Parts: sequence; C-alpha cells; structure tokens
Amino acid sequence: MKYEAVTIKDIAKALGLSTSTVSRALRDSHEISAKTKSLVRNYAKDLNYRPNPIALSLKEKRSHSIGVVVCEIANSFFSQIINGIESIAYDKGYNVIISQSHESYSREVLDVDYLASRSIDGLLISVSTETNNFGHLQKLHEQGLPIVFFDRIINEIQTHKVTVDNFSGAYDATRHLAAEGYRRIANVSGSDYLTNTRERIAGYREALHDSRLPYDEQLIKYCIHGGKQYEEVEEVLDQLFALPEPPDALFSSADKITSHCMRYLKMKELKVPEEVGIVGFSNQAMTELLNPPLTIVKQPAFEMGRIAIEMLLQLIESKKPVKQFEHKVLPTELIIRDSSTGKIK
Amino acid sequence: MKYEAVTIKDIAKALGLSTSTVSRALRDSHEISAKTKSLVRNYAKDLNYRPNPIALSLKEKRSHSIGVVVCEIANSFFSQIINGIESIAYDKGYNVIISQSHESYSREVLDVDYLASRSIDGLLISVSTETNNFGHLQKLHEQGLPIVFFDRIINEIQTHKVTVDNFSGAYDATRHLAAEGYRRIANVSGSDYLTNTRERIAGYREALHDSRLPYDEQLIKYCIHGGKQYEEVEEVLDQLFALPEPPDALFSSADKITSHCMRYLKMKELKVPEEVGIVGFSNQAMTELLNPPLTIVKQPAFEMGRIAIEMLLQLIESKKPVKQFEHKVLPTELIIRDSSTGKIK
DNA sequence: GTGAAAGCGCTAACAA
DNA sequence: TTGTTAGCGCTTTCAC
Repeated sequence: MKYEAVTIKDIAKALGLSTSTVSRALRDSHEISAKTKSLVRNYAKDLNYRPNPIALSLKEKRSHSIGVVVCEIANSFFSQIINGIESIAYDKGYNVIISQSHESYSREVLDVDYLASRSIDGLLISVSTETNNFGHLQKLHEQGLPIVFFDRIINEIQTHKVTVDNFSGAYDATRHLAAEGYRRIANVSGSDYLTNTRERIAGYREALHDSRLPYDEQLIKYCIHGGKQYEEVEEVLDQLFALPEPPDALFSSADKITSHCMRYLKMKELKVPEEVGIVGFSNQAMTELLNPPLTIVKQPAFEMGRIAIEMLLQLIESKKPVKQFEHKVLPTELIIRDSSTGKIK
Repeated sequence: MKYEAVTIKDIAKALGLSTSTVSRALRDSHEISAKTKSLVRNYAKDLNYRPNPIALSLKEKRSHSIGVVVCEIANSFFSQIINGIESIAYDKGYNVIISQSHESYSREVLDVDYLASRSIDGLLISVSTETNNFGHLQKLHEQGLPIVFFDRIINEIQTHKVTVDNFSGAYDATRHLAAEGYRRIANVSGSDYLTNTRERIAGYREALHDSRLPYDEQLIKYCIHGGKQYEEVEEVLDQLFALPEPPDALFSSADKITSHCMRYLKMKELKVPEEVGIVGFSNQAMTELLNPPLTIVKQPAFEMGRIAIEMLLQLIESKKPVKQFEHKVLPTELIIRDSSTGKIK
C-alpha cells in the first residue's frame, strides 16, 4: 500500500487553473502573474506538494541517481570513500545507489548491468580483484554512460580516474623497513590483475634497489581473492615463513590483507617488531591501538570519494562530450609506529 | 550527454507492430502468437533492449528503491548492517539509497525528507543520537510510507522494529566485570534519548544489583553526540577518573565510544586490565588484536540488516495494510578477552 | 497571462 | 491475435 501524493493536477483542479499554469507558477516562470504565482505557491505549500521525481526523470531522461560499485561496504577504506561520495552527492541532489561485488567478477558484471538498467546518470567504480576483463564497462562507456574509476582502475578505458600514488606509498613503506634494518622484506599483495598491485610492487622493487637490497621473487605473494578470507593470507604466509631464508618483515598492500597478517603473526606468536616487522596499507580505525601499534600507509579515502564524484558530476553535467580526461593521483601517508621499528640488530 | 536507449517504440516500428503487441510479447502474454513473440523477443535481445525502469515506476507508482538512513556509513556496525540490507535488496531487485545523518537531528530530517521526495517505496532508519522528536517520521508513517526501525528505534511509532537485546548485552558485560572482581564499574553511554542507551543502562543496573554492587549515579556518563569526537569521550572519562573513588572498570555502550575509551586508557597509560578493566559494545574488526585484546559485546549486525529489509519488503509488498507489527530482538554475544580479566585482587 | 495538447516509455482497458 | 487509446506526472511548444 502506498499513499497518494499531491500532484500538479490536484492543484490545478482545486484552483481552477490549467496544469501548465501551475507548473509554470511553481517554477517561477516570468510569464505568470504575481497574483497567480503566489496563489499557486501558497496552496502548494499548504498541501506540501512535492514534484514527483520519477515523472521528472522520465521527462528529462535523467534520474539524478549515480551508481557506485565497490567490493565491500564493510571495509573501512571503501566506506570512507562512500562517505566522501555521499557528502557531495547529497548536496547536489543526487542519489547514491550502492552495489557490492564482493570481489567477484561475475557479481560485478551483474551489478553494473543492474545499475545500468536502472538508468543511472553515471557510474563510479572500483573493480573487483578478479576483474581482468572489462567488456562490461567498455560497452557502457561506448554507449555514453559517464564512468569514473577510483582506486582500482581500468587503464584501457579513457575516462576520469582517481587513485593514490601507489608507487610512492609502497616505496616509502619499503624504504622505511629497510632503513630500520630489515633485510628480507616480503610483499603480500592483492591480485596481480589490479594496476594497484602492479604499481605497489614496482614501488617496492625500486625501494629495495635504492636500499641495495636484493630482489627475491620468492618474497612476493599474491592473494588473488584480495585476502577476502583469512585462509588465503594464511596460506601465502605459511609459504613465506617456510622458506629457507624466511622474511624478517612484511609489506602488505591492502587493508584486508594487512589485518590478516597481523592476525597471523599473533597466532604464530612471532614477535613484532623484533622478529618480524610489518607495514601495511590500511585505513582501519584503531591501528594505533593494536599490539604493537601498526605502521600504516594511509590513503585519503574520503578525499578520493569526493574527487571521484566531482569528476563524475562534471562528466554528467557537461553540455558537450568530454574528450580530455584527468587521472588524479593523491598522496599516501606513511604513519610510523612500533610494528616496524624494533628489529634486533 | 547521455546515450539513447532502445524503446518499445523502436522495436514496434522496426517490426511493423504496435507498441502494445511488443509490450505484451516481451512480457510473455498468452494472447500473443508464438511467432510474433519469438520475433519480438529475438529482436529485442539483439538490440539489447532494457525496459526503462523510470517509465515503469511512473506507471506502477513504485520506484523499487528503498531509503536507508544511518548515522555513519564508515562505522563497522552500520556498514555491516548495510551489507545485510544490500544482500537481500539486490536479490529482490530493489535499489538501496543511502543517507547519513552524521548524528545530527536536523540532517536526519533533511535526509528523510529528501528520500521521501525521491519516491522511495520504503524507509529503513536508525535514528541519530540527537533525535528525540519524531514528527518527521510520524508524518510519513501516517501518509502510509512503510518504515522499519533498526537498532535505534522510536517506540512511539507503530511499525516493525529490529534491535538487539540491549538489556542482556549490558547485563552480561557488567556481570562479567563484576565476576572478575571489578567493583567500581563505570558506564559510558551514548545519548539518553536513545532507547538503546536506556535499556543498556537498565541491564547494567540490574547486573550491579545482582552482583551486590552499589549503584552510583556518578559512574554513569552520557555522550550526547554518541562519541562522535574523541574529545567528548575524553571529557567524561576525565570526570570519571577525577572522582574521589574513580572507576576500576569501564562498560562502554557504543562502538565509537569503545574505541575512544581504549584510546584514552592508552594515552593516560592506565594499565588494562590490571588498573582498569574494559568491556564495550563493538563490531569493529581486529578488536582481538588490540593491546590488550578487547572484551566486546558483539551485535549480529549483518543479520539485523537482513531482517530489517525483509520486514520492510513484507510491508511494501503486502496487499492489505499491515496492522500487526513485530519487534524482533536479536541476541548479543559477549566475547571475553584480556581487557576484562586481570584485575589485581 | 493562461490554456490545450503533445510527449517522455510503458501498460492495460477496450476495440476490432 | 493484434491495434488503438488513454494515462501515470510533468514540462513545453504553440495558440489564444
């Protein structure tokens, strides 16, 4: 059951006017007399008239909704991004419709299709860790749907993008570990489909090089599912620590993975930072209260969300097709705490 | 700019049929010949025809969108709830439109108004910590908008509700602290406008009584802003520890407040659990990795979201007005860890 | 300054 | 079995 809203027709009938007059009066058209205008507007206010946004959408072919696809809402990094998105969208009168891929490619395809079929005005997406094929997005992009990528982007699609400086984030973290005396720094990364992962590994490599540390491929591990389950991370860590020369430090390149690494170290009773140092990408709350306080690479998530939606609105509201695209790269912040600063020399 | 979607009209024209025939063929109406049907459907598939949901909404007076209002998305408890909501909504073909009140009453009113004006089919809301007036919701409720309350409810509005057993959650936590030998158990709560808070305080009181511990009003502190800022919690804790007989344990009754309490104890270098024990409501990740591992009252957040949306869909999809309302109460779980189990006897 | 009518995409009652 | 028409709520051209 649903209540019946007041329509322009109701007002017109009650006031003995035509719907067009009412419409114009409400939109403050200059061709309506002051008297009629105030009559209509007062009456509308009394009845708490609200224009039906669906009717408007049908007319304007604009839904004032934007779709957002992330892997998980319940991941601090992404919820902070959504927070940033929502903060702007709300002010500009746009709805935010959220979907989660749960790191599944097929679910992402469904999400995107579903959103597209709901006539969104634009799409904000951070692809799933499994995504290495982008036909589903390419298709929509070619049809003219405004899309902005954030965090996990598809380089092949020409549109606005916003990421952090993954290379530097990883570089700084690794350099820091090296400076603290760690020599066997392992890299626990997400899926290597992601540009993120590749850039972070590049930064890590460069830092090893600049620290005159050898690059050992055995120390790089990928979590194809992005560390969704603890077991995935556990497995690669088991491999790492079973190495003849096990790592003395971990650099983890994603929120989820970082948490699982901490959990692992605790369960295995490995002393942090004496036996194993750790630095990870993380936007979790309370990392400073962990045991030991965790050194993190923090991303400006809220800011990223803000920028992404602003870029999208620019695309949506631009009169002429946008041909010049921007890729904004935000800085990360290395916050040094105890987890990485106590190697036994 | 926006791409032009294929419409029924396009198909009708191309095939030399009327729009109604096409419409009926697509909806698999029995009154259409098999031949026409397959003709239309194949052609539609080729063109990747998608019914325009806005047109459908206008016709059916149903938007297939539901509004959700929470205080903060970037709060684990709420993001887990949203996760639960989304999981069901998606399957049933409903959009989830999210708004945040940021714990502000006036913002909540705006959010609710905005959502209502966007012709949502129903509303899921957990009120802000400042909300002690419910006219904005009452109005919509009277107009027939289906509403379901979760977590922070308004008792005065007759509709479905889902909460946890706040009384028992608080009772168990307090009993546990008492059993561990803590004698001056302070209660750091949210706003006393919230039924949550009142129930948790009642549980706390009963537990004190059952543990033969005196009830001391000085030990109860409210955070009217729900502990949104650290400073708010800091202030009440300063008061508590400045007492002639300061507390030897804290029971915190909200996620945000719990985190701030931990932060405070760390900053003041109070030894947990020896000098001060602590138990808090929390759905944060990694509480077991804190220093010390935190004893928590955990809420079934995902479940709560699932149930809330199911109740709402029942309301929305019910043919006749629903008169019998349900208030589901879910159990909490006390997870005992080191933060509450080490009092110096 | 105001009204009539068409149209956005779709469905459904009514005709044929 | 298929087509015609009206209508959901709104805006906007075209008349008056």
